[in-house]
Amino acid sequence: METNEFDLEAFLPYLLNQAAEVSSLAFQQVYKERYGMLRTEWRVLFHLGLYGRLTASEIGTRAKTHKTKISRAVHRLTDRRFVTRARNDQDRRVEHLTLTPQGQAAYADLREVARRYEAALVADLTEAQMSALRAALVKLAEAAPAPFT
Amino acid sequence: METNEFDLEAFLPYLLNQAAEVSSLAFQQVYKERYGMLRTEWRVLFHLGLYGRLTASEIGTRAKTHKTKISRAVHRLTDRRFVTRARNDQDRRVEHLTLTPQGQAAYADLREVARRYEAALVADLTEAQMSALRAALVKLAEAAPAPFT
DNA sequence: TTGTAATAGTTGTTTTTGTAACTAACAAGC
DNA sequence: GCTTGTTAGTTACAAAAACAACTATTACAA
Repeated sequence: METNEFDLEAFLPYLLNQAAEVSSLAFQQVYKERYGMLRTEWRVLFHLGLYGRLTASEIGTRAKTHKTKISRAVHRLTDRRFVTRARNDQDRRVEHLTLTPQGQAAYADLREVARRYEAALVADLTEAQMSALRAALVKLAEAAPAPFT
Repeated sequence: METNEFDLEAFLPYLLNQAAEVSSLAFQQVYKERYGMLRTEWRVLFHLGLYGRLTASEIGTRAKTHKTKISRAVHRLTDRRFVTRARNDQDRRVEHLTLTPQGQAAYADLREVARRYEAALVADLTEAQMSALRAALVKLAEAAPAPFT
């Protein structure tokens, strides 16, 4: 069956998805079990932890995530007192989001877990492989998806 | 806010997910619009195209996909006459799946699209970067997720 | 000032997924 | 033979995601 066909098992989007799924799994379990968070909630949390104060749409832009996903994540995070919202008086459409002390604590905790997790993940990659990998991923993530026919 | 904290924007699972999503998008559109397929259906199709005849669980193992997802994808593919099922007489629990001529045609078409798509995707990566990337992804995808505390 | 468009965010509905429980067929030990 | 366990695959129900339509507010131009 396999002549010298194009090798779909090495197809980049496929490999990327596999690697992404496998390498997210164990960490996902941590924020799920420890704080009952979903992926988007963790992303909102870490963006707020990193940047301090953002609006929902700023997070959406940075994390390339749709606004409805962000909206619902923020809802759950405020319900659980990880995040507080504050209306902007200059522009009352806008809400500024910040972490509560509890949110800060969760962020600090998960950041450390992430640090250790990543170290374990890349344990059998060389330094050179790692930096090549990162560079390539950044490039791929930023490239506008090629138009097609 | 950012001292010399661990940089979560460069967190490997995050980068992998972003790269995977962005780099799947345009191709996804092709199999969706052209054949009404979802991602798992496309994966089943390409595994059958590549290996000729497989059972649902063989595909599940190779593609690291849960059997319910495979089951539903196979259903839709048979409904649309891309795939046929045949019971194994030695073990009647098992069903062998193969592509219909229509499935073969879709496979051949999409494989060519994939080939060109990937070429466009990696256009600004060097050969060395590409092979390093592939190697790293394979390693990550195969590594059992590290246990955690 | 008022009408049109744009932006921030939410809500409702439909698809898809995840999880668990299920049926059917086989295997192996007693 | 029968019980117990395992494997292949399906189905049912709950959780999450995608998509579209919506409110509220602001911008801006006729």
